Amino acid sequence: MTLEHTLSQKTIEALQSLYGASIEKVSFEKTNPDFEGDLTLVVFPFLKVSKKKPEDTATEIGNYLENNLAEIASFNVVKGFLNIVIADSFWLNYFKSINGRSFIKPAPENAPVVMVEYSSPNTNKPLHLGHVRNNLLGFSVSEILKAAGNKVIKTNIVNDRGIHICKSMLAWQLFGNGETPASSGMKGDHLVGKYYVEFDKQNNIEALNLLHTTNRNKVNNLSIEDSVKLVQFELGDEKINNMMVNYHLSKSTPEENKALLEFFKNKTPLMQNAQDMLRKWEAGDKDVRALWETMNGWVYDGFALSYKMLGVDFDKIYYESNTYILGKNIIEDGLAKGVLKRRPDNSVYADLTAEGLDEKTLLRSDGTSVYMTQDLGTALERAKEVNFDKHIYTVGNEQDYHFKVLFLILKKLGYKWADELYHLSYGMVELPDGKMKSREGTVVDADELMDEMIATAKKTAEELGKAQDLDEADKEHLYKTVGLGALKYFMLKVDPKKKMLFNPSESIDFNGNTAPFIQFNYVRICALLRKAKEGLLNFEDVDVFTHNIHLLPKEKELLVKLHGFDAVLKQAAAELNPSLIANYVYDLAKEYSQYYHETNILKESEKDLIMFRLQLSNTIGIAIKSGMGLLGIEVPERM
RNA sequence: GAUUCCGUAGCUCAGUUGGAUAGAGCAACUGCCUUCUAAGCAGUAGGUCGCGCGUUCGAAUCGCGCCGGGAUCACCA
Repeated sequence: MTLEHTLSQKTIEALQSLYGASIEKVSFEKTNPDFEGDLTLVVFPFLKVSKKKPEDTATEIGNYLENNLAEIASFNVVKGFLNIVIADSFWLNYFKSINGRSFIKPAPENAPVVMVEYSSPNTNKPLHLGHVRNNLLGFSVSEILKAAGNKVIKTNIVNDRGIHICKSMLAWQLFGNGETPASSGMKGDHLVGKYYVEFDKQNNIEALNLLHTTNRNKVNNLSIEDSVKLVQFELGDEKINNMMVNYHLSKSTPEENKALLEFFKNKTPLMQNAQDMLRKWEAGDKDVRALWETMNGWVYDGFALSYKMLGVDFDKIYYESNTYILGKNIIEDGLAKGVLKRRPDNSVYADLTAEGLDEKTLLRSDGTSVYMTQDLGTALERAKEVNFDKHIYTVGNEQDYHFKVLFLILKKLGYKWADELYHLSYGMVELPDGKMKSREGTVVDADELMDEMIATAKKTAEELGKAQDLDEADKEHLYKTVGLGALKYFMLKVDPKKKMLFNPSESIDFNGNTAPFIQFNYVRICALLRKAKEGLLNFEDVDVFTHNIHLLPKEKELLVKLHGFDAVLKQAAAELNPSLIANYVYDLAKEYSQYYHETNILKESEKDLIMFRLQLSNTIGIAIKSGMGLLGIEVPERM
C-alpha cells in the first residue's frame, strides 16, 4: 500500500465520517515547493458536501487525518489547500526498506508475455537517425516492460525483399564492377546503400530522357486537342497526358514537371529491368536468388555492427521473404465470414466505411497480396506461435492509419487477441529543413552519428582533463559510454509521440539535461564510496537506524524522489514512454548534485550521519543506474 | 478537401486524469576549484502557454471556432 493510497483511503473515511458523504476517489498531489508540506489535498471539490468555507473544510479534514494516521507530522491550510507534512520517521522507514537494494525486481514466472516489434529495417540501405529513434525506443520500452513485471520477446521483421531491394541489386550488377565490402573496405549496408542511390540517379537520367523524347515530334505538329488524344492513347492517363502537352508547349508548372518525372521514372528501361528482376526473384530464379543472398548477407553484417554499437538486440527475427506469402488463407476465412468482399474484377477488400475508414484492398485483381495482407498473416502466425498477452508494434506515426485498419480487420475477423495489439506510434525525426529523405541524401547516417558522438566525447574528456588515470582500453570504453549515452538520452528524453528536431550543425550537448551529467553524478557517488572504503568506512554493514536521524530538507526531497521510482516505472510501462524515466533520473541526479554541493558527507563529524549519507548516496547510485539501464544507457564508475 | 497529431522562454523540451506565483537545459550575463571529481554549484535576465469565445470557485490543461505546421487518405511498402 503506497502512502498516497493510504492517505486517499483515510480521506474518503474522513469525508464519510465528517459530512456523511461517499466519495469514490480522492487524489493527492505533490505540494508546491513554496509552501510547507509534502502532499496536498485540494478541498474545493468537497465544499458541496461539507457546506463550509474552504479553510474550515480543509482544517477539519486535516485534523481527522492527523489524528488517524501516524505518518502525518502536521498540516497547514492555505485557502482551499490542505498541505500535509509527512513525518521523518515515515521516510526513514521507507529508506530502510530500500537501502542498498535494487529498484528493479525480476518478472515473476507467470508474468504476462509481451511481444515488442521494433527496428524493422529495409535491406537496401544503412540505418539512419529515424531508425535510431525506433531502435532506442523499442529497446527501452522492452526494458521498462520487463522491469514492470512482464516477459518480453523482442522481435524484428526485416524487410528483405521487394522492388527496392532489386534496385540495389540491379545497380550493383550494372555499375558495381564486382565491388564487395572486402574489396572496398565499406561496411556492407553502406555499400548496398550506395547502389540504391546510384539506381535512383541513373533512373532519373533515363526518366528525363524519356520525358524529353516522348511524343515530341508528334505533339509539335498537331493541334492541342489532337495531341491530347494521341498522348492519351499512348500513355493511358489523361492527367499525365495533359501535363505532357503543356510540357511540350513550355506551359507546364514546376509541380507538373515533377509529376511527369515521377511518372516516367516508372517507365524507364532500368525500372522495367528491376521489376523483371523482382519477378525472377519471386519465381525463384537461381542467379537472382544467389545475388540476393550475397548482398543481403553484406547488409546483415553491417547491421550487426550497428545494432551492437547501439546496444540493442532481438529474441526473434522474422524475414519478409518468408512472411509475404502469409495472409492469403485469412482472405478465404474473411470471405466466408462475410467480413471481406470480392469485387467483380476478383480483387478482395474490407469495407470499413461504417467505422469511418475507407475500403481497403487486401488482394489485387491478379491475386497477389499487398502489405496489409502480409501484416495480417504475420500477426496471425505470431499469435499461433507465441501465446502473447500483448503485442506492440514500434512504428512511426506515418503508419497510424495502416495499423488502425490492421487491428480493425483482425478484430472483425473475430480474433480475441486483436484487442491486445498496440501501435507504439512515434514522431518523425526532422532536420531543420524538414523530413529526412534517403533517396535525396538528406539523411543523418546512424553509424556516422555514433562515431561522431564518441569522437566528441573523447575530445571533451581530453579538454577537461578527465579519465587520465585510465588505461587505453578503459578510456575507449568510457568515450563510447558517454558519447552513445548522450545520443540515447537525447533521443529518449522527448515524448515518443512528438516529432523531434535534430540539428546536425549543433552537436548534442554534454552539459545540463543530458546523459553525461547523470553519468557524472553516478561517478561522483562511486568516487565517494571508494574513498569511504579506503578510509575503512564499511557503511554497508552498519545499521544507522538505531540512531535518531534528523533529515535535512534535501535528504527528505531525495527520499521523496526515490519513493516515486515505482510509480514512474509503472506509468512509463503503461504509457510505453521512456521519456518519463529519463526526466525522472535527471531530476534525481540534479537533486543529488545539489545535495552533494551543500552537504558534507565524509567530512561530517558524527559518524552515524556519515554512514547514513553514504548509504543514501549508494542507494541513489543504484536508482540512477537502474533508471539509465531502462533507457539502455550504461553508467561508468570513473570519468 | 477529409481524418489525425501538434503549437509553452531566442533554441531544444518538461508540465496536459483542471488547482496555488507555468518549470528545466542550451545560448547570454555574474560569482564559486588550497575543502568528498567544476561534464558541477549558486545567481541575473528571458513567457499575452498560437488567437478568440465558452464551461468552472479555478484553464497551458476541458469544449467550440479561427490561424499556423506535420502526417495520412494507393490493387506502394
